Amino acid sequence: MIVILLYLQAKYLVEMDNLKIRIEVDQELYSKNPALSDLGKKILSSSIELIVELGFEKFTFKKLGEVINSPESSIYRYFKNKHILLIYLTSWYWSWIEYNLVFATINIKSSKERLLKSIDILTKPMSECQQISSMNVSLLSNIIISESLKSYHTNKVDEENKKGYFRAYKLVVQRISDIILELKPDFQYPHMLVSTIIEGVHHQKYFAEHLPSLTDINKENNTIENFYKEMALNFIK
Amino acid sequence: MIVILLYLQAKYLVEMDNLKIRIEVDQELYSKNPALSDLGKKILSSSIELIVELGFEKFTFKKLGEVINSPESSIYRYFKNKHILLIYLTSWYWSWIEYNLVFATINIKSSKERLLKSIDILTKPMSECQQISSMNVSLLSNIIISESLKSYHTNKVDEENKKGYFRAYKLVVQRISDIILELKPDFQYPHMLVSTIIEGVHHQKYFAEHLPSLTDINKENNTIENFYKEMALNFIK
DNA sequence: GCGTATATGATAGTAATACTATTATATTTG
DNA sequence: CAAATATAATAGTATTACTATCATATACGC
Repeated sequence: MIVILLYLQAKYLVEMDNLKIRIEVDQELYSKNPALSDLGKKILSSSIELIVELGFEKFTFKKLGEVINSPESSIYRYFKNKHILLIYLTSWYWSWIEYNLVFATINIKSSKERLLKSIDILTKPMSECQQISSMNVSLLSNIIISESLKSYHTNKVDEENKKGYFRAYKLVVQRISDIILELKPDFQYPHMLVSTIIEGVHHQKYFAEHLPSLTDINKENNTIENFYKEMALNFIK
Repeated sequence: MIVILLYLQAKYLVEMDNLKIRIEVDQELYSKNPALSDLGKKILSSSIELIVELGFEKFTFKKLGEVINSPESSIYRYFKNKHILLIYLTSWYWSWIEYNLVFATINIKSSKERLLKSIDILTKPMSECQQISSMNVSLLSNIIISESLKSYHTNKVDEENKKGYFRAYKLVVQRISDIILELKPDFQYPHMLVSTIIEGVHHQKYFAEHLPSLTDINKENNTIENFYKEMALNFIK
């Protein structure tokens, strides 16, 4: 969900292109809103760093507590467990992407151009220095690439899906699907194409770094953007 | 790796279309070859069932031991830990798929037809009753869809990749990439296209069952096969 | 048939994980 | 200034992911 708050209490807001915005995450995803306290923000920013450093399996609330100098019990007051924290982080990320999609495409008339712009946003690396309310977006995007699959590949998917935990991701897929349908109203597979592209982008980035024989980027002038742009346009055409 | 053993000791072999075959898994992936003992086979078949039932996170060697009435220490003699067991299972699966690819395409002259046949094999569900040397292939394919990502999304990927743990998967990707290159020798992204299709197939099957708003199958006459066949042909053409 | 190797069973133990609970102290707010 | 709230400090529990040891059963070579 994207919430644009104008002239609200300054401390909860972020200056960005002169627009004051806050990314709001579904209440179900925290026991206590981490965006509203210093400790909460420290939990968010340090958990991102620590998950990147250790990988999600080796990451624990105990270790996080040591990093931020707080007992693990304090972290449990914000998040029921590390799995919910991961869903919180991915949810935040997808809302952030949705915000970027909306603002990057708002003045583009051609739906083809809007689709291409959307693929840009899905593929382009986040700038290193983007830090939106205690979230290091560049590091967070590494987590999305390496770990976000684990947020919904569990035996609780169905239950958690009912509670709306994956809404932010779905909204992004829906938004881009709508652009595709504008471009070609009788296209049969808009959601499949979009989710194939999104997951594909993550896989290809991961493969490029860890299993290069499964991809072709790094060869010649191949890029992930071009691959998925060509793929989408050839398919829809 | 596909090893075809003719007239070898009958107990290690499987009758299939009058061909005696055994799927061989890389030695690095077990401490003791589970294909060569009753206990080993029981470990394999019951672990498949238990992982499907519990999900990989909740699956433990202790629980498996209770199911097969053996102490966990006996299971540890075959597999260093459950993560290695998962890699063993996925490796076995990909070698099995490679075998199917080879035999299904061997007499097809047209490379386009061979590509389509390959996509068939990647997308078609395994028949319920296929049981190759203690492996229930249909159940195993559920594990591939839901859990196989976890075999290489860990902080040990690079190390394990060096040891060749993911070779079976890479061979499948390579084999289909070669077909694509026959079809269009200057195609820039054969590996990317194949790995996008393979991972995409798994995601779409998973979404269809758990997160249907991310896909379009179940609507009209949409099928995963047709989606990826159209996608591939439109892209390559 | 006998001794030896090998496979499995039975049992115990350990450090880490994923929590839950309780009490104390500091800070904010009304 | 009192009351509510947030955090710290500490302890405790069941489960997990192993490792180790010793006993027993079976198979195999001579």
